[in-house]
Amino acid sequence: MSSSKQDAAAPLINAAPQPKPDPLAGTPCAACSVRDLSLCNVLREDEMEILSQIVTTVDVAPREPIIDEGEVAGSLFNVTGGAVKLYKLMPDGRRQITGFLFAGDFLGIALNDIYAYSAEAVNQVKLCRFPSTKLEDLLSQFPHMEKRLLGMASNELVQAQEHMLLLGRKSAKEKVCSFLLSLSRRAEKRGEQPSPISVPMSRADIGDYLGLTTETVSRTFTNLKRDGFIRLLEGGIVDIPDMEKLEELADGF
Amino acid sequence: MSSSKQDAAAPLINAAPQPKPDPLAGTPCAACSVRDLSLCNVLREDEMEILSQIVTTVDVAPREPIIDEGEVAGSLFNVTGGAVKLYKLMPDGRRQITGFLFAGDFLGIALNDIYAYSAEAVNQVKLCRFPSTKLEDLLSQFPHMEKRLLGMASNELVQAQEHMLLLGRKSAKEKVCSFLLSLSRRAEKRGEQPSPISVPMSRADIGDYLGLTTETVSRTFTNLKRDGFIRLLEGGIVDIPDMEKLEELADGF
DNA sequence: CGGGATCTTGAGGATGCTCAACGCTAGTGG
DNA sequence: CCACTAGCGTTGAGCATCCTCAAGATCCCG
Repeated sequence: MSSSKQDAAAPLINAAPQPKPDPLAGTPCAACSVRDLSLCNVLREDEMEILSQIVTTVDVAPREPIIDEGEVAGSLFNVTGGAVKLYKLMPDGRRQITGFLFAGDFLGIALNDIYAYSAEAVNQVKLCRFPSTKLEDLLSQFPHMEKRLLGMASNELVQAQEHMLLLGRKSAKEKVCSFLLSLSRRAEKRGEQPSPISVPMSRADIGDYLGLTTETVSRTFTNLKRDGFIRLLEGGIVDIPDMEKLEELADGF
Repeated sequence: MSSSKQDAAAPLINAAPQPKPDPLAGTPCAACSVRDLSLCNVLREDEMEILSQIVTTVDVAPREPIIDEGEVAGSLFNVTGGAVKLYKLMPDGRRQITGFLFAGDFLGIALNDIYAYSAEAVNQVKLCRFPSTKLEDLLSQFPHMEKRLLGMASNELVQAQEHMLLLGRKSAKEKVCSFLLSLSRRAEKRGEQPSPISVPMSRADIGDYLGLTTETVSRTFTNLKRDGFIRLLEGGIVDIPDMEKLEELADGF
């Protein structure tokens, strides 16, 4: 039997699971699986209701653009599924991927209302989209949401600094190990297992993230596999038998 | 007549430059030269007065530490003079400088109340210091200050991404040219000239910022000088005869 | 089953690093 | 007043890491 509205003659056995009508019913937020990871986790239910009024969900196919550097920043997004890559391009086509986003991550920080980077779907991606003008109104209403946003930005900044250390000072092997570790740790934060992890992005993407070529990434994976530090399974799944060993390799021991 | 309360017998000659007693008098904010660059520029005068109650000024000698990675984050700082370097260390001593700060820049973003990086004075530095607990109280009172902080964090994030592109994808020559350009642009924002710029940091610091060795930095400077793209003057002053040419070099043309 | 994209592997080479020496400047103490 | 030293910058020679170019293997989707 369903929990839908029923006439008074309904058998008592149905009475128990009958809370007040969910104000989020019909909005995408009702079934949101990453609410506790994202911007929204500081909101009370009545605040969620207001937020849910302005949100729309978007599906993006692999390799499709989400935002483009230089574009007017009209939207902010929360990733609710799939993987997104952020990148900057040089005039001659050289590319630096500045980050990968997964479920719960936030997207769309802009400067002077212009996006400072581009974003593209790695695999099938689900986003929830906030029009930036309307979200700003909300931020003024909910100061704790603004604090939350500042916290998320600070977190991104710390990650960025960690990545600069990687780009400027680590060897290819250390870079790849650090990359796998960060994927593992983030998967764990999302409630997944730390060890057989999904690596949905291509070797070329990994290279552009780590400041390496695809060939070097491929060779490094091969070496790590040969030495028993990782196992490459079907479908871009990587198994890490000894996490501590990988941590050592990531720091050059 | 001035708007200040004065008794009628006061000599007229004194009337003109006599505003109401400056509430900031005696506080370091009164003479602050970077107020329009910094966090405070969104505050009204009465709000400044409250802020000035919690601020203290600090002088730091060259090479002295300001904050240490891993330390409990008790303070936030605004740089009002001199240059500061932010850096992260690896266990074996490899260092990545993640940014240089100048007058007007903000320092002290932390994660879970732990500093995620270290900061050290490059030359003689002047800071104004806010105890973080007290500043947080203020942020709750002044939402526009919180917005301003978010804007500054966003700005840092954009700079960080630009630097990742540099570290991951640029050649030594492109890196050094980009570095000089960014110093020039930031000097201009501070109201200084864009061309003969002060470069107060050592070759080693520049190397750790650009992901190069001191030798490579030195060689690259020598080459740029030989080819007439820069001139090295006394006291770490660098002259850029042709800014557009340097911009081209920074992007690899 | 075919064909394009991705991944892997190899050979050779260039960029930037390591190690080393030397010059310059400033601070120190005899 | 000047030798001495420490720190910084510069220059050189040789080398390692990673890149480039190229070809073959594998995968995936139509």
